[in-house]
Amino acid sequence: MAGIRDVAREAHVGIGTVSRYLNGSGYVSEESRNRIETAIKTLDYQPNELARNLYRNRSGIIGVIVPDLEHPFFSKLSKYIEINLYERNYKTMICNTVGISNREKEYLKMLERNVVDGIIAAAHTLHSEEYLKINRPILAMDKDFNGQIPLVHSDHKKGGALAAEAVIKAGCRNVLQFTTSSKVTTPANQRHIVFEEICTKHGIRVRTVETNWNLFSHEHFRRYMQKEMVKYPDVDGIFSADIPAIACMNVLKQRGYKIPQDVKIIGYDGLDVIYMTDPPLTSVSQDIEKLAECCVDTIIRIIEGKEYESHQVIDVDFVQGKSI
Amino acid sequence: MAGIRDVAREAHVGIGTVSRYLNGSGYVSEESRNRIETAIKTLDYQPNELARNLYRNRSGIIGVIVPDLEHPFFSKLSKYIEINLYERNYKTMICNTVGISNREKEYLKMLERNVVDGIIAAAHTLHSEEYLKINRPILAMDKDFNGQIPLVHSDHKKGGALAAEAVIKAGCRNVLQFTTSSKVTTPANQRHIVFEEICTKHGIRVRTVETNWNLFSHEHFRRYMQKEMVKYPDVDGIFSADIPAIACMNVLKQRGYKIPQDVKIIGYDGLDVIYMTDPPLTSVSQDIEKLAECCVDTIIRIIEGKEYESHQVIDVDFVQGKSI
DNA sequence: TTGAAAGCGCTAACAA
DNA sequence: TTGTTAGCGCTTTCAA
Repeated sequence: MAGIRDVAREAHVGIGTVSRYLNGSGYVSEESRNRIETAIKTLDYQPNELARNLYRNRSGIIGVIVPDLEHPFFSKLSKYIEINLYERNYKTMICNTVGISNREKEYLKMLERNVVDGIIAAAHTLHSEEYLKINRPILAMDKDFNGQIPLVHSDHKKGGALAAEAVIKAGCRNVLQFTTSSKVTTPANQRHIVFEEICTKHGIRVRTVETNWNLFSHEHFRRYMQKEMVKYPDVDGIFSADIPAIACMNVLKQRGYKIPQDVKIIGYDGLDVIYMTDPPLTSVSQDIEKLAECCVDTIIRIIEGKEYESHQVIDVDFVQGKSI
Repeated sequence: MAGIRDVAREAHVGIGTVSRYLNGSGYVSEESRNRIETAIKTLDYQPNELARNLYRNRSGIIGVIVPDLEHPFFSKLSKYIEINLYERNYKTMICNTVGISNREKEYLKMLERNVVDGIIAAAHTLHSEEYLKINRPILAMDKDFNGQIPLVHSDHKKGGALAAEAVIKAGCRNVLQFTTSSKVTTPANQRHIVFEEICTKHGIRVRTVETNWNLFSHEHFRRYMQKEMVKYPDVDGIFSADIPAIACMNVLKQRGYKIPQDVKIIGYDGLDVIYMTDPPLTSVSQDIEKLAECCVDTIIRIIEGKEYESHQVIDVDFVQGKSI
């Protein structure tokens, strides 16, 4: 591995000059410039980022913490975060917490150890305090730290309202919604609060099944729905995230229900899979690309000391399928 | 940010002693040990990995290059690669090439710049030479560099044979298979060669549609299939990767075909989505978890200078759905 | 068992 | 316009 001093020797200049050339800082004569260029080519020199990082005290890497990269929501989010970070000259380090709070904790520690310059946290099995005691760039997606950590999320209130509207229009009288644990203070739960509120106002009976989903495999959801749906043979409407909604649809169809004639289903997230089912799933779609862009822009602002919005809400959209 | 010299001062010992304590290298007296421990706690000291990396000339990061993180195959692969790397004390840097060879090239350069210690390359839009001229740890998934770069892939020959067997058993006479561009030298194409070979031997007509898929959205596949399937109204069997197979299934159903009565479909990959369709898709399943484990184990062996297998093949499995 | 010192490869300040 | 030098924060000799 050729180093900067090899280049300097080869080009018959000082290392300072090479460094200045490399970084475009300060003067380098035409003469030196040419000699350095040829030296770099002949030696196939590549600057060692490890050394640069130490001096600059930054790694140029952003950590992205997600619960499960296999879940289509998070894989799409990660994809667009990576694309946006790349365009801004940052690299992406990924962490799947897979429900293990200790992994989340260890990745937070990467911040203090200068492995990453900032973290976009979209997984939250860990206690809030662990986040709050770290005084470095962190951005939270879909988790409210009482305003103490900048927050980005979809307009889940509108999302809940859109779902309620669809259920009302479809004439449902007796609906079931599946929520994640209400113990977690995520803005994502607001959709279910708003949904219930509006439905109830319209005389629709809403029952809520609170779940504790750490696993995201279809198999898991399917088994869960198989057990759960026998308890509610009389429902005529379902509201839930896309993946469990699809599991639910399949279980219902297996049990002889017609969708949407007997039971209407509305999903949430607007993932690609909603087009693959029969009937295609109607869903409230989150704008994942925009969420990613917003997360990236904000974390970089924080890192670079620019001003930023501490609470940003991204619009959601209604995607008409045929399940409601 | 407290540094090692702060700890040394606080504990009234030399920097060397603190370092020895931190790394468990060399002697540290009980006395010093205790003083250092309290000093670390009071100062909340965290070693700066940037400095360690420079000295050790390693980053502890492995780059993972995939074409599209949003594709369920690659998101699942990435997930398990990250999990395996984490267990081996490595971190994961992700790159989506999204079909842009320049991105792939830039990530390769990270290797030479010491940003990453090794690369697991599962995307191959870039020219082979770019890979071959880099003399650092690289592992290829599903791309044959003439044996010059260690290779991991599924047993695609067996996969093709399993698919052929299913098609024969089901009594198809006239099948269509969708392949990726045959210009790319990926072992994954072997399944189609074997499939055609066996089918032909059994008197089944096989037509092959060569595609150039860089995009992976369902929408894209659906439009593609809509255009393509009108050309082959007489086929009674389809063999293709899961995602296009599902798009195909939906297009066929829309055009009034019954699956599997009129047309039988067999997918490839065994992704979670095969359980979400109606009928559930029969598929040849790749063992993604094992692929990930194998990739991780091998790249680490290469990095650490241990011996390794330069060509590893992972078994595939037949998953019976109801589409054939 | 320890502390002082050299150096990992680079950047930037400084004197020339 | 340039080369020399002093760090960046750590690890590891090496002499005490």
